[in-house]
Amino acid sequence: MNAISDEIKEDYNFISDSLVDIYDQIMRIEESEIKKSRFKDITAKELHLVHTIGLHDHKTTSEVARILRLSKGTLTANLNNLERKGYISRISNQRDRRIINLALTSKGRLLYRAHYAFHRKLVEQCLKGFDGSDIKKMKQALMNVEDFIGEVSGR
Amino acid sequence: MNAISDEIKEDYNFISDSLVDIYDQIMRIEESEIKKSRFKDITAKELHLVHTIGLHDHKTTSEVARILRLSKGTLTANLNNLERKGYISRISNQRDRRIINLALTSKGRLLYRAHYAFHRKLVEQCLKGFDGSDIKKMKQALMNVEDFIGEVSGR
DNA sequence: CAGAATAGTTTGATATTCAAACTAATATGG
DNA sequence: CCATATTAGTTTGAATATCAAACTATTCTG
Repeated sequence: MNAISDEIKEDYNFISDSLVDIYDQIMRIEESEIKKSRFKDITAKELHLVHTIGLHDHKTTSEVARILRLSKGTLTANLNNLERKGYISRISNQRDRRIINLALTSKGRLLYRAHYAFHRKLVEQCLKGFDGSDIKKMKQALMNVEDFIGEVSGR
Repeated sequence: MNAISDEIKEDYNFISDSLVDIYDQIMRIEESEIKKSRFKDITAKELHLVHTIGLHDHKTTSEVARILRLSKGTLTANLNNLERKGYISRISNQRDRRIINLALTSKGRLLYRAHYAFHRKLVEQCLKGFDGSDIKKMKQALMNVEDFIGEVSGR
């Protein structure tokens, strides 16, 4: 193995180590930042659930459970909490009365946007000083990861 | 706002959205991949703990609790589980007998390496087709994120 | 229309987490 | 050297989260 591939190997190790640790810290910071705001009663998991419910999708309970890989019972419990705290509302579906569609309340939408703004700030910091072609590379890297995830988890 | 910065804005949105979703999927895949191997009794959280304990560091219980931001009681419970399953061992410190140093058993080290190999595969897939300067950019982006995390969490 | 299938909730058991009390050992300072 | 404070880790009890299975209500299907 020559000097160049040794260097690449080291870079790979650096990137791999870095990734392993960063995510957990980001989750923690998301939660602590959100607790500094007016949304003190929200955990990282709930933030994630609010993000999944989304601004305007009106997804069903089952859809959200599938996306987050939670059992239906667990999701019901989580939704009860978020509803009690005033972040979401359940909308019963008139065309199929078995179905409950989920929506964010105005408070929930504020939380969603605050969370999104945090992520945008993170991305902006991450790509500070990058030009257009650098950013394309980053996109490519993320799409590669998505492909990898798709392959491993059987699409 | 002109066309170029609109495009950058879109790229930022893409990257931001992508990041929000990818991590959770990676955690899930890590766990499901590890469950396909001989290490069927390991959860993603335990994988994370094994990674933190590390191959040769012999960290103390308190150090690990601080790194993972777990209470000491929670960590004791987690360590009991991993010890029972044969992945870690507690080494009582002769110089200060209050201290317990943590080590992976040989089974634990095998798990560590399997997990690390998965991450390396992920990074290799992610950087497929990238040259040396692209990889430098990726490192820079990750260091920027680490800086951001440092700033927000007060170093 | 009867039975199968689906959406969501409830239930009961198990697991996770935390903070506080506790035990044992070491450090401190008078 | 001793009394006290501090530190490391465990135990305990309460709160919370999670799951699978049973259940209810509704819709689909043959």
